[in-house]
Amino acid sequence: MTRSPSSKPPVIVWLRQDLRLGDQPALAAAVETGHPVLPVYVLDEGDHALSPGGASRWWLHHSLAALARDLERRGGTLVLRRGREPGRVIEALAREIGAVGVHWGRRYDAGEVAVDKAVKARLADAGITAKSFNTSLLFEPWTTLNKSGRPYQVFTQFWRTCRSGSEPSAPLPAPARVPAPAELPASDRLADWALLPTRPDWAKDFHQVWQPGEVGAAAQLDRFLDGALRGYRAERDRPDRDGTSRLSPHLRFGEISPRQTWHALHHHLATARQPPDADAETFLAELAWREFSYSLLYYNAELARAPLKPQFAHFPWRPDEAALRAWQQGRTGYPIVDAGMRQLWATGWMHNRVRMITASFLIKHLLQPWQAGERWFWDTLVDADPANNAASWQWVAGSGADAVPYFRIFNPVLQGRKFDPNGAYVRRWVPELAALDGDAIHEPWKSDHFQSGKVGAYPPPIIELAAARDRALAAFASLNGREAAEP
DNA sequence: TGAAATGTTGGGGCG
DNA sequence: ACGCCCCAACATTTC
Repeated sequence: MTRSPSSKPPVIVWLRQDLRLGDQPALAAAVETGHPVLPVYVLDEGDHALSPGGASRWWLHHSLAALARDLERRGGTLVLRRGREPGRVIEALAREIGAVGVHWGRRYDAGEVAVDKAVKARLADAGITAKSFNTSLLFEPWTTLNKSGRPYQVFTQFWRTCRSGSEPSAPLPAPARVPAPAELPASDRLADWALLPTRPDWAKDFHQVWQPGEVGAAAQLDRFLDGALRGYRAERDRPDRDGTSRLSPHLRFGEISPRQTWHALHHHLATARQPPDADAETFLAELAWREFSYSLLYYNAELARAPLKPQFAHFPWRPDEAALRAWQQGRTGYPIVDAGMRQLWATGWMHNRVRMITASFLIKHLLQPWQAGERWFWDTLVDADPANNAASWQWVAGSGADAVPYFRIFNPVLQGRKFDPNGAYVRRWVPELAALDGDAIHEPWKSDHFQSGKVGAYPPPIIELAAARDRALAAFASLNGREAAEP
């Protein structure tokens, strides 16, 4: 085996949302060619809706740092470039180094699909072969259509069809070596991208919770399979416990593939001589919701902006900057809501049950447009995903596919009692209320401590629940009949 | 992957 | 002993 740098022209692997070496078809195919391989990440400096939010930029920094280290161990080098049009940057780089080909993992937002298509065409004109791969999904959107050839609007039907097809193929191993070209092109320094917050450093505690990168992702998957998987179906709804997989940011950045996750789960069950049970099925369904969201994104270019149900264009929202800010800052006076919003700010993540409660509260009790919540989550979640985030907000609003019925309004007091029965979750994130116990913690305004000011500066409820519920029902009822009336 | 309003039932207190 | 009423507890309907 020769280890001397090859003088053959290189293949560029353009990494975007698949920052890993294992089960990376674009990379594996590049190594397979026998040419040197140049992995490249291009920071998108364009000003558009999919620019990563603050929390995602924190994650991206550490994920890229980890990827660069992992590549170096295999003889490879990650090249960093930036520009307002990443596709153009790749084209220029390909010409600069005389690349024979460019590989990338496919994306599914309509704008991104168009960009990739144009890049492929221009590269072809320049005599460079561009190849795209599925690096992110179990089932690509065009493979799961109903009998009339249209995308599913109902999750259970979508999922049934996915499962009736062939199983996802086995994940690819990481290449033992990623042979670098003899001459490396110039690269930006990651630190110069200023992806990390400085003043104030709101991400200072993120490292206590997260280990971005492929190694951290694999470790988290193992921890989940050995731990929270058992009992997942019930425990995943308990924000006071560690009952979820916490894989979402790793999947978001492609540090682990859904295919690796799928197969690791089945391998785990087989090793334990255990048939897939309700816990495993529930977890697989969560992976499937991600697939469903990507299908919705692919077929609905405006998923993050416009309601899928057109009558929602007439919804009587009551935009209110003060209400939105109180929600963002975790100062609504409803403990489970405020705990969630503060967990989000402190860790870049929020428990899924609490995401539903906080989103329902913003949309239904405060009548703020769901897009405002979508944007806040986009900026603050380390797992902010173009498909999941948009689809989930529309799901809660009732304007999306397979959405909740308009009358399903979470009562934050009852949800708190049911899913945080001892108040441990609230106590952790809303320390002002730590002195209150059990049931009282979810209705602090009724407590003597509250009346006497012992709970510090915790605010009174921003809105009265019963009145807000009636107002929401009236607002949603005003849409009835709209659909038929649409031209 | 709701909650509230309304309806039904049955045990027990009490005259 | 009997019927009336109250009201949990549970079920059903409605939003």
